[in-house]
Amino acid sequence: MVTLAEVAQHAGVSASTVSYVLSGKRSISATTRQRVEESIRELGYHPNAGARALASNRSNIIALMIPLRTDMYVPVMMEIAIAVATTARTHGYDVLLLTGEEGPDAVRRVTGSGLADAMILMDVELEDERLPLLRDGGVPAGAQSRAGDDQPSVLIGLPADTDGLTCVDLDWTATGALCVEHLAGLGHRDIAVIGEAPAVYERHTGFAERTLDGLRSRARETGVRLLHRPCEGGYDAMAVTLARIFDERPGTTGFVVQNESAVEPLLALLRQQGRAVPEDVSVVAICPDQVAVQASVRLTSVAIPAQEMGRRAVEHLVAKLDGRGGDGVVLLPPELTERASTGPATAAS
Amino acid sequence: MVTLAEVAQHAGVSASTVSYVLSGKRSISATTRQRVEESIRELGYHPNAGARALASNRSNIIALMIPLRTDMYVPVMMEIAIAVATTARTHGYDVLLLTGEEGPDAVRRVTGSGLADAMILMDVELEDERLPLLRDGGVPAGAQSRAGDDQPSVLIGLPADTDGLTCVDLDWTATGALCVEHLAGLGHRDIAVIGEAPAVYERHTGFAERTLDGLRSRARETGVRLLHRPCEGGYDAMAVTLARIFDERPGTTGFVVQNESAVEPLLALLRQQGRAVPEDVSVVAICPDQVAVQASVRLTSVAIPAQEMGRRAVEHLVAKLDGRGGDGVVLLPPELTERASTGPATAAS
DNA sequence: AGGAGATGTCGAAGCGCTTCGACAATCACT
DNA sequence: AGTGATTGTCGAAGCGCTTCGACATCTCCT
Repeated sequence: MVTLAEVAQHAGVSASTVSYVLSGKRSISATTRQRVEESIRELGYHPNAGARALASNRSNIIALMIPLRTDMYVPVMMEIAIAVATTARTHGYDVLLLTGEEGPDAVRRVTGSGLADAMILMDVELEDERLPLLRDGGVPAGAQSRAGDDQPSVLIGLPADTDGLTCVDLDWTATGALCVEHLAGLGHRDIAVIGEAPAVYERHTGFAERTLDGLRSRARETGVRLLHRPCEGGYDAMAVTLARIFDERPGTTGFVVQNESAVEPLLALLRQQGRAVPEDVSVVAICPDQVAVQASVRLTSVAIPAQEMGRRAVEHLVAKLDGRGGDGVVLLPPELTERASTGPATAAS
Repeated sequence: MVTLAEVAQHAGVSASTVSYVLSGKRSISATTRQRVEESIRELGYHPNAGARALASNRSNIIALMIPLRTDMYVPVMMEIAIAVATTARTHGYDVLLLTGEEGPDAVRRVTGSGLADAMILMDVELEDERLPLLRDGGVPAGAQSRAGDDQPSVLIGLPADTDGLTCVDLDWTATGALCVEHLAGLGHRDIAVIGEAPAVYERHTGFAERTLDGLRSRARETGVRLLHRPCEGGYDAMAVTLARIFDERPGTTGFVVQNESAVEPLLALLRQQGRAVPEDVSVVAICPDQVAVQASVRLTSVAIPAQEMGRRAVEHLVAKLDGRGGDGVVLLPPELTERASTGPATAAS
């Protein structure tokens, strides 16, 4: 193990000088800097993370809390996680992976031990039990908040009360509205929504409920009839749901699908029933572009910008850690890409 | 920030006593222990991770290196990652998430800085460039390996040369063999393999090549004809591949699918062509059970035991860190579950 | 030419913890 | 009663780094 002191000796300078070369916090003459850098390279020196964390009170680690459950769409989570990790690295941070399992205790543990400098939470519920620990930088109300002594956090997702929090999320309400708008614009009057699994709604996950709000309010505005049915993923569940939908609203010509694992089953079933997409029935999906493109019909879709969300979350967090920028909510505007699964409502349908 | 010293003062003991209560490395009288524990609770003390790492030369962090690319089946990665994280926690470790992006440098950085005590690598290639840094606990050949001073690692995946390495993987060769065996046993003489995307083979990812080996050698043994075609996921690619297969081998009645994103497209296409599953054509998939169950036909499949792999990897690593157990290769035996997608080959087909 | 201000370097303190050796106090035997 | 082992606690050193104030040098202005 090579230490700072050894580098200093090798370069013929003091330890503090080496430290300043590394951190750049004081000016160092070009010649000295070169000599030190040379020694670092020659000896293969790597600063000890623990010592650094102890002395500087900064670990350069961001904690990322991901949900344990797998009823959410996994590829999106993964994409966010990877975006977080790579973006963090570009800012000199590493990422600690926490699962939701420990719940609020994980927040306390990480905060208390100084293991991480900051936190990103995914899959936030509307009334999340972790939130009280995070508001206003994690400093309990009434405590003196010395600068740099708090634990900034960013949520990916939007709780009911965003006071004192920083959040990044897709604007799900607008997403819902956009889907209805698109179908309504094509003349569809009867739209069915294939929602997430019932468990997702029961948990009061913000995105699911907000999407529904958006769908409904725009449906009201455009005079469209909306039928919302939660649906577990998979073929069998989709078959049951679809049958019910056509029972209740035989005239349904538009579909909005939020549960990605229902997309392909839906298309297969429609085909099987002799309903052509998009001639007889139009389908809009809310899913990553990759899914939309790979499906058996190229899907008109609103993309879930997973990478963007991860990236933005980290950038906000880093800004906070650097003392720039405070709380606030970032809602990414949805974008609808028209592909081959939607078309004008026909009289025949 | 509550420190050890404050706890000691509050409990009326010395700092070292508190430390020993925490670590259990020396015996402490019951009364003292209680008093200390009481103080810890009362003050809400959390040991500082940096200080601990510095003093003990142990960070209690395991680094997990996941691939950046998304051409591998993502849910499997995610499941492994989550299993690693939760298992690690039960052993008192946290998990640091590294992406493949930095490559071998990440290994050096983490090893050199003492950020992590150990490492788990996923998506290992047959001749992975990170391997030289890991052999024999990460200690360069010739160096004196003091106990506890090295960086144990476990690979999830199997490189060509496993000397001085610890590996956990599904036995892909046996998996391939098992698939052919099952189909051959049902009387199928012409089997097509829908492989991973070409890029996966080009990268010399062990699992893809080994599966193929297993498939081929068992095909030879059972006198079955095998046609292997790599396939990007998605509907269009699958359509092209399938057409080619039936062109070249019109008598094909058995399919083995390794690329999960080709499963549903394959089923849809077969249906479309009027080939019934399992009456006309049998399909065996290599995929997580969840996928097999949710598909439009309940698939006979060999499961990918993602959780098991993650768990085993951590357990091996912890054993190494505790000085128990050394290197070695763990190959999990594949298990085939018969569902509704395979049946006897009929004369008609 | 002389002093004010930059500029570059150093020594030392200290971050919060672990761990080693020392030392009382207690206990179990002759 | 005296010895040796055992048990429980403490003080101090030190892990490798950052950072503050001090100091020596150099630069530039009047």
